Amino acid sequence: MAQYTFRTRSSDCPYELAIGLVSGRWKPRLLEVLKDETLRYGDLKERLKPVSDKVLSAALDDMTRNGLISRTAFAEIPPRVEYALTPQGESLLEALGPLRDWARTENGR
Amino acid sequence: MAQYTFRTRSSDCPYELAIGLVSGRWKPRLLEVLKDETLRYGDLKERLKPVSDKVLSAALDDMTRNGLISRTAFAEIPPRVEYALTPQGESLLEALGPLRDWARTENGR
DNA sequence: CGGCATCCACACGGATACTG
DNA sequence: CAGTATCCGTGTGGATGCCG
Repeated sequence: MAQYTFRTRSSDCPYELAIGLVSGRWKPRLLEVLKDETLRYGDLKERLKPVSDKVLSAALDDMTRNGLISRTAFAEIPPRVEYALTPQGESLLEALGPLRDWARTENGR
Repeated sequence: MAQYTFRTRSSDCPYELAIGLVSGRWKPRLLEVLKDETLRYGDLKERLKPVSDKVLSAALDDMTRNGLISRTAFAEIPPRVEYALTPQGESLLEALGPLRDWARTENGR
């Protein structure tokens, strides 16, 4: 567990702190695809393809520990695990909106 | 020059792209301290202390190449170089506002 | 199905020393 | 003053293989 921590010491700078939470190749996308849907591990892997298991599970782990994502495991066979945004994850995604818009207008996409 | 590039491929995801521009130990702070002031290299180093020359100049280099910061060198002795936010840097800082606020309220600082 | 273990490459931050 | 050159430690993404 806890393989990855923040690169930044997420010191006393709020910018750094928030950016640290979504710094990573797949984290912003994870927030996005989970916006309106609860998804299973396999679904996530499918939508973020090509992502490796290690990196995906590490990102999910980080974000779950950081309270952005909820993880629900069902004791069934075959196993089923569902991921969803927490309220904090949702509000973070919203706070990311202006940044996305900035990128779109400034970089023409 | 150009020692560092983005970790992320800043692919086609606007979030990744914008986040990549400010991912780095000192980049958010650089935007912040340059918000209302034009500052010299030594001033920046002083305000971001403790930052090493290599890392600071690399960050300045990145952000200058990315059009967030302007660099003006004066042909004097001793040398003088001034850094300031470009309009794009200013608008990016504004777009970062909600993220900073989110961090403050969610993480209680 | 939903991971974790292992190994690898390299991007990044930092300390120190030096220069135009 | 404003950097560059060098070396180093570690964080992070990725490929592959295995397991409950």
